[in-house]
Amino acid sequence: MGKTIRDVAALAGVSTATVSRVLAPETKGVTEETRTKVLKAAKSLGYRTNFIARSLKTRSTMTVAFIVPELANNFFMDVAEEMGEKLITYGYTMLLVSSGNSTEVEKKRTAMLADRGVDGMVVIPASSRGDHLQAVADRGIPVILVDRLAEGANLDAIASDNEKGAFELTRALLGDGYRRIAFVGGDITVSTARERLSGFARALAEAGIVPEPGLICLGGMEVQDGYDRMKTVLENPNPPEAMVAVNLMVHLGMERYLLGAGAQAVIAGFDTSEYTPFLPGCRYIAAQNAVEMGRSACTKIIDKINQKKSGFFPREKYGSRVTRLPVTIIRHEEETNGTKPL
Amino acid sequence: MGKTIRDVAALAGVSTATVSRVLAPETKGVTEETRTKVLKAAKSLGYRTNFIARSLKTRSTMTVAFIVPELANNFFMDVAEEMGEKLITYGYTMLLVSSGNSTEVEKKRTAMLADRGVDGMVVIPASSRGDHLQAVADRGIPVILVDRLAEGANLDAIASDNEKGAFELTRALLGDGYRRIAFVGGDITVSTARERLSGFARALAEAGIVPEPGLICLGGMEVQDGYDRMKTVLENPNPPEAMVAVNLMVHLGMERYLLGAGAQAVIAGFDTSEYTPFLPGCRYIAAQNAVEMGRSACTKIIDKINQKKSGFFPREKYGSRVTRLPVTIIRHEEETNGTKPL
DNA sequence: CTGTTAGCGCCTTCAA
DNA sequence: TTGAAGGCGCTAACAG
Repeated sequence: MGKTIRDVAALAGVSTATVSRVLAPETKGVTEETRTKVLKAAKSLGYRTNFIARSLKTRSTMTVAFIVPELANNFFMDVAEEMGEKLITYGYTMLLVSSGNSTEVEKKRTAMLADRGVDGMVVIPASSRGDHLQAVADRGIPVILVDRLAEGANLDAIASDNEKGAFELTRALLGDGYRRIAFVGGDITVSTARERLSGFARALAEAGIVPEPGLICLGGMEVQDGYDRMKTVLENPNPPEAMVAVNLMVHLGMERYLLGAGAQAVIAGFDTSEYTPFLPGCRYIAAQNAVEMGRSACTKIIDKINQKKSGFFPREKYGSRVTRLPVTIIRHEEETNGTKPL
Repeated sequence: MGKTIRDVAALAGVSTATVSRVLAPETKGVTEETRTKVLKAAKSLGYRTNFIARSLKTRSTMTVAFIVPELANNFFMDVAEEMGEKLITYGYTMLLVSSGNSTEVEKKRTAMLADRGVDGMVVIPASSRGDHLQAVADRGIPVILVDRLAEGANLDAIASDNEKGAFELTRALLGDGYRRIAFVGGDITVSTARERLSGFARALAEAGIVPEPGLICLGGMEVQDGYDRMKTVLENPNPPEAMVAVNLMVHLGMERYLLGAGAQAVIAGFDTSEYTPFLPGCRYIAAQNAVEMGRSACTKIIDKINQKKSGFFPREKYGSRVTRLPVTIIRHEEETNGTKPL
């Protein structure tokens, strides 16, 4: 079937070792003459190096897996696109895998990815449960968390400053004169939801406002959840003047409900996208920096992989470091007033 | 480091061959007794089979690559999510890779994926150029096209009935009384763009309308392109009464421009998403069936892989078959009138 | 600088 | 049913 290194060696009149040296990622210790000779032979045969065989020997597949809760999520995909691009520059290929928002699935996929020999894993956990991720790390595979944190795992992480984002969002609404503000959506098993709720509460506290229990409408992170929560909120005999949505999906669901009900609301939410300008209720957005997140996830995992390959093992026990990325608060009008066309 | 089959064999007191038999995807020719003995030994050692080694021997990695033009595209990701899910049920893992809308990148990535030994490839081509895909197929790797077709490649494909979709969309607008209809956006090197333009033209012709050259505003498939085209269209001294957008990205860009300009328009476009209900100009949508596309892409590539593995080679020369999936025309109101909440 | 020689971990005839 | 033995294609000492 495919040509092997032996075929090339035979044609070039050298040993397989020499061919291997020439074809290695960094050629060295080979005469320019034999180098070109080998290269010519390889080309004329249409030789392609077999990465499976190489991996078996080198114990490195030059791949990094990125596990996300779902694919149809613009924020995650923006992170992925950037990370994949950057990984390539290091010679790595990114494997993008979905956990379908299930920790069980996540456990299976990560284990299988480990079996397949990925050099490292970057994961956005489906929930805060992270023992299975620690298990992967215990197999000697570098793992880092992105966007969300997880418990039971002593892993480095990169996440937005969610607490501050929600705090600023809420403060902005307070600044506009709204006092009765609701917090809508949020799966309490997901760290971002907890952090955002916490920032929300802090802003209210700072303003001397005691949050009404009826205005904390937790539950879910998906479009359907936002839709359902919104319904509940509006059925409240004394509805809020404004609300903070836990994330873009919930925000979308809320707006969908409002659209169908012909109602209006003032909403502050997370994440921009091409279509947030069209959301009628959207007043403020806390924009996360997906590109920066992808970028730093890449460098961090590459670092870990390199230090593992070079046999350097820091005493893993002094805790995990989480890097916080700043978020930017945007007024909705700024997105659409023509001063910022696209 | 990791335990090997030898460790298990030693502990279980059998040969490596026996262990291999037990651990193979389908165990057979092994006593139930030795089977459990081996399994117990494997478990107690925390043995994990090394897929790299297995692949080198079996010449199968049990992976299928899915190459898409971009990740941040809901339609593509919906297809991906379904396909990935279904592939798992066959024991395959999907590798999702972006070509960044570049045929050059696509060429590199597909070649590299082939080197990495994927068992098959499903690709949404970045453009109509497909020789590099044929090259991959010529290496003996099953390749199929999805959503878009490509030239220079004799590959099976699965795509929506774009011509008919655009035809119906245009007819719907005509039915509403609009006569001067524009076609906006469309990279002519992309098959879907050509097919949709063709359906558009057919509908006009059938209505006895000669399309004005100024109303065919081709160019690009991205948000920015839609934005720019819309600007051009509105600067026309005699602007159209309605328009057909080549795809959702362009549609979005058009609406963004309208929003900034404070203008209105009647638009028919492709693809639904959670946010199409919020697009003010949106009148009709031709909805593609992403789930069905992912599903059939999966079965088709699995078929090809299986027939390759079983050594069955049909005379590849009798052309490629393209399967057309029907699209559904939806009136915008139906999405938001409350009868169809979510 | 180049060649020889062992495997990496697993599968798979071929015998027993 | 089980074991022995020989690779899959490549890399990495170790010699020369």
